[in-house]
Amino acid sequence: MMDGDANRNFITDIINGHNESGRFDGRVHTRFPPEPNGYLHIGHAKSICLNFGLAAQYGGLCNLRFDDTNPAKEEQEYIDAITEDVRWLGYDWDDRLYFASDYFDELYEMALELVRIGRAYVDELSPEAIREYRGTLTEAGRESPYRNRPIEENLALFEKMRAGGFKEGEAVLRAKIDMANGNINLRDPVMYRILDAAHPRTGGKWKIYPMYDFAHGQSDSIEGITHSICTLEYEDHRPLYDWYLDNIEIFHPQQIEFARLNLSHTVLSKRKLIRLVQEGFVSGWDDPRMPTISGLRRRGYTPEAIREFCDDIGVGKVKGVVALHKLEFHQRQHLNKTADRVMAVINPLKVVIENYPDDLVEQMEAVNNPEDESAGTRLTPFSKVLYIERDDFMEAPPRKFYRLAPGREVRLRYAYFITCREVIKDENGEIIELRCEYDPATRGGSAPDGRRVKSTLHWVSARHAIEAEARLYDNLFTVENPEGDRDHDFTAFINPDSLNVVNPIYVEPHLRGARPGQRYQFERLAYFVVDEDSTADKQVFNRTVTLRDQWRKERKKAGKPRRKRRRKGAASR
RNA sequence: AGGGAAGUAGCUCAAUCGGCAGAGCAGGUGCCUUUGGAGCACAAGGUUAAAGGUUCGAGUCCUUUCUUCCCUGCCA
Repeated sequence: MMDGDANRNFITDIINGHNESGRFDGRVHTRFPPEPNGYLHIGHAKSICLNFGLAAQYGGLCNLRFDDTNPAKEEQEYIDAITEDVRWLGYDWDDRLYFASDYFDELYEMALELVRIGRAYVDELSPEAIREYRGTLTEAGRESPYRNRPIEENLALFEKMRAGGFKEGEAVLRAKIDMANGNINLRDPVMYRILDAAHPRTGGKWKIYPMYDFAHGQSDSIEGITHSICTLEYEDHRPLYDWYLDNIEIFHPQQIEFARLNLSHTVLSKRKLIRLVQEGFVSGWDDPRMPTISGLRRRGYTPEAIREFCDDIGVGKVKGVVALHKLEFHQRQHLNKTADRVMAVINPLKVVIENYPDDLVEQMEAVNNPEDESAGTRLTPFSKVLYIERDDFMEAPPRKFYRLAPGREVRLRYAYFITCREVIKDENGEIIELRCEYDPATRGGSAPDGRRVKSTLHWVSARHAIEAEARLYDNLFTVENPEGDRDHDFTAFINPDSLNVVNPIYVEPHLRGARPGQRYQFERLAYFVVDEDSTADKQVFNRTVTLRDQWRKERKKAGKPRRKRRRKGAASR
């Protein structure tokens, strides 16, 4: 992953160019600049990995800076959550935690300087009038009648703004650039506006607050940022970013724009995520179905997998949609190497081993993680009455169904070969129990005579199993692009089966005492994480991601989709 | 009187100075297996948005066209 060319992209090309020309003396210093007005999501992870990754790649630094210039929207709660999320993703900013609000004094001085040199003025046009004067995409704007007042008057008025002499909306400070410019950001952009709101950090000290454009570049400059990486929608802002820095005459970082992440089967805009929470489609920002960092964390996703994903999707200027499959792929890849295996039955079918002694209990040795020898082994109890997965038995098996069927022999993992002798049904014809026969010579799972079986089933001992709750999560949306339909709101595509609670499921006793956050593979089913809702009496397991399921594909190919009835509460998918 | 940007395999990205268009994922086929997982092998997938030009040679340079996206907050 770290070998030379792997991390090459258009941004490293730019950085390499700077290093050759000596523009930043070989320095690389980036920053991740969230606004504390919401929770971080997987799209932010891309930016975090990019900024911190680039710094690491070049032996540079990356700051965490909160862009807190709009107290009307920002809260301490978000600052805390964002800080936690970035740290959880595995990144460290040492002592370089900054806030744009740290620079309010300096920013004010810079604004004053622009007023003094005649490049900024106080405008008393109403917000509506300013909009009207700005012109349109195809027509030039007109100059404000206040545009050419004397410098001394602007100085006095700006002071009056600072001192609270104006109400919200009565006056703004504007840069004097070009009302006819094709780039609307250059038509005398607002630098400062009056906001009557308490700031989480500066309290009531300020009545005026800098706009993003006036704060961001200068904050970058103050921190010595060399490469200010942002998303594509800021391309039109770069000329303004440059204008402020050039006219204030301070250190000039390079703004670089990349395409933000779009993920299939989900939404990533803050506005839409808020609606999912507020309208009750999910339980909160950390609902395991949410694409937020906190949601992914609770779902069982690992920082390593998210970082690998970000590394894999790369960075460019082309807007595209990344398949959710890709995130899942990386998650399986990481959990496959690290998660302990355990046996759990989600949709139980009772199996009685007729020729097994009634009271005998044998402890079977099971491998915790075949990918990691150091994970060791455990003992798991075997007895006469077991549960297997209902899906692992078919009375009339189709071709390529290798699992248990009448008269067929299969292996119970780490235990014995068993053969199904009898199928017991209730009055409705529903299968309620299987009577089987085991071969004592096959203890541990292999036959001395060398005979083989085509499949291996997971199981739990009915007497010893712990009852737990499973929350089976699936995509929140049923379509790739929930926002792509003109006639329907994105909420119309919410997957009604995105959460399927199964209670109880049966897990092997080894799981007793597993703590929230611990991850396991339920063999042949999926990866699960212990949820924070777990109690001493009942553990809750969130399904992170299923295992790939070849049999499901076979079924699909055979054109025999499973019936709705059987799906309910079923283990697969 | 509009400005800015992007088009390479289904998806995400490569392709050095202009020199045989590649990889990962997905999908396909097969092998193997005490997870039908993991793993392995193989095949397939392309008029590089289009047209024209320069050149021995163009994804790359030039011209034109087409398509898509962003921009008219006192949000970021």
